[in-house]
Amino acid sequence: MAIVRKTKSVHTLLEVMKQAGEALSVVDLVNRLDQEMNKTTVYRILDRLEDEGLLHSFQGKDGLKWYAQCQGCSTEHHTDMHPHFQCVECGKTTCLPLDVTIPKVPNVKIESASLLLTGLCEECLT
Amino acid sequence: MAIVRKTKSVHTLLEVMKQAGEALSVVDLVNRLDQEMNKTTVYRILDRLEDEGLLHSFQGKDGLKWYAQCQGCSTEHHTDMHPHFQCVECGKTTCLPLDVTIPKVPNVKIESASLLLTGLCEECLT
DNA sequence: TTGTCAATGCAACCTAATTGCAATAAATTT
DNA sequence: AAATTTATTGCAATTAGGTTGCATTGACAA
Repeated sequence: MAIVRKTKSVHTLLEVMKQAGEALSVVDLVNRLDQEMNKTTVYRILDRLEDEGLLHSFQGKDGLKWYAQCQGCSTEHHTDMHPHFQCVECGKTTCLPLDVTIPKVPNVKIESASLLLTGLCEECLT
Repeated sequence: MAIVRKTKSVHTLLEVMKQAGEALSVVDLVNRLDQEMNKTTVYRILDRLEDEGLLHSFQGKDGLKWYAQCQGCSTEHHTDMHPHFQCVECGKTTCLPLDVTIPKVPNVKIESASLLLTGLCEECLT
């Protein structure tokens, strides 16, 4: 595998993810990092960090790609089996610290599962 | 609600879905129907048929929007709570006739859930 | 068969994402 | 420390999925 350098850009991007504390869409990230780096760079760093196992991605209901920081992921094993929740009102998207029960499907080999829950978050509910 | 006419185009599109017997991406549908109708029409008919409850849609792992025919759906209630399976090798995508256990999440109101399983289908496994 | 309104085609547009290539910066070697 | 290698970045251009405005067509009802 190619070497992945911890460049200044990588550090900046990870810092933004950490500050956010929740999942961010690529579009959001590109906007937030507009002053710091090119949009192409954002896409490429996200790719690399996912390969490395520092981030995981999933498709939002909006069709955008979302990224969140991994807890127990590695290059070999992505624990992206936890569900994500996306608020239809404010767009807030978070990882849910729950285990997904993957249904048994005959004759196929399941490699990954992604469960996206959508609805109203705590703030938008009131 | 607006009247939805069962036009020739609608009939053609539904026929293609039926022939396929599995989920189709919008891109695939647009290609298959290239001779019969405009791509805008495909998008609009899919929208309407989903409103009507004849089709349901979900996001593929590839970021594309996929459609499949509904079994027990209606305008009010979409039983899109069943999982979908997408083969990473050949792209074949199907509805799985299983119930998804939606995890309980405190303080939020879940409105929908989509579970996408990816892996190798029966043909690609061998 | 005529009038109304939904449905369609088409071109233009919007936006997410990717690519090619030159320039830069980080790591390695000498 | 200078030179060399190679990953990384910026930028412009491009691809691709999806949408919109508007004129035209087609389905249906009076």
